Amino acid sequence: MIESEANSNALDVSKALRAAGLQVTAQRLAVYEAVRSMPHAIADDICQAVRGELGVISRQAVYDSLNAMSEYGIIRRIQPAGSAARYEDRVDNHHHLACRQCGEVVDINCAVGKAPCLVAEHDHGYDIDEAEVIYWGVCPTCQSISNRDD
Amino acid sequence: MIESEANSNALDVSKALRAAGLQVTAQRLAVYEAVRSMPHAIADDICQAVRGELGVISRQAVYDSLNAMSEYGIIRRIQPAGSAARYEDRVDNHHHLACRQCGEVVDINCAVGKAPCLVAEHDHGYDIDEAEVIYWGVCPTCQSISNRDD
DNA sequence: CCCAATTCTTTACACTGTCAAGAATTGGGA
DNA sequence: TCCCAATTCTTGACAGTGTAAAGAATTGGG
Repeated sequence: MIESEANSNALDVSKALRAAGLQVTAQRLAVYEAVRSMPHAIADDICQAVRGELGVISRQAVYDSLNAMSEYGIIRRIQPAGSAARYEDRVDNHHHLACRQCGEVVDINCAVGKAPCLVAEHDHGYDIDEAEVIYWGVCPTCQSISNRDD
Repeated sequence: MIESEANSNALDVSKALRAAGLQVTAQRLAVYEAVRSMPHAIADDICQAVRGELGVISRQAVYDSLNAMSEYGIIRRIQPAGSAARYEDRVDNHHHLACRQCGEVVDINCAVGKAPCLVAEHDHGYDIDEAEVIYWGVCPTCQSISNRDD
């Protein structure tokens, strides 16, 4: 890992945390680093990764960090059906493509331009703030495995 | 409840079950009826409702029924972030609108016509078969509660 | 450097859902 | 109608994900 890169990133996160009124802790920085290095990972994977980095961290601290940072938009939580919550450092407007077979998730830009799906046909009086879109399909790898089985 | 209506519906479900190669059981019919009468309910609610109807049913039978019927498109499962799976009898193409505060889910038609969101900008080699869209916001009831708190 | 507020650790627990084994039911065929 | 194999249901155990609560440790402003 390039030391300066990790540092500069850690600096940004520190700022973001402070801006959100959150304290800067080694646990939170490490959790953020883990999310950044393995986007779409689930909490358990992140816990493992952080333990490799810090030695020890409680499961609860990982959840607290993920929740706090999600709440303030420092990271983003996505929750595909049939999977535990996944986390990513990319917080701009984009959607996801999930494999029905292996569960892999990749980022995908919005289908029809900037944010068209935010305009629902009929809002039922709701105050809508987000359109979450998940495309479901089969990834190339799983396709080739299926073909091999034929 | 209008007896004939329930019967005719039960008949349809029986046909659908048989067409799917599934056996027709009192449990499955009751589970379907529960889903039909309370769309977007979670498994536990359905379990309660069916117990009110049949007297007893195991939790496992409810899950088996829901899974089997979902798999064959007799009902549809949706899984909003932060909630257990929800089930509905409406199986045509439509999306959902969920309240961030109370979790209520309502049906909503696709924003831009027939099924535009199915066309992802870049498919990453995936074989895409569905675009799942969930709009997130605050329902009218929760809006008024928030206003009352001010 | 100190202290209050926040965060982390530890432990317990709730909820959602699945697995496995044996009992009961369904439904096609004699 | 009865029988039997396949399917489904019941029961009990269990795994994974996430939260609650209480006390210890850390953070950061004064």
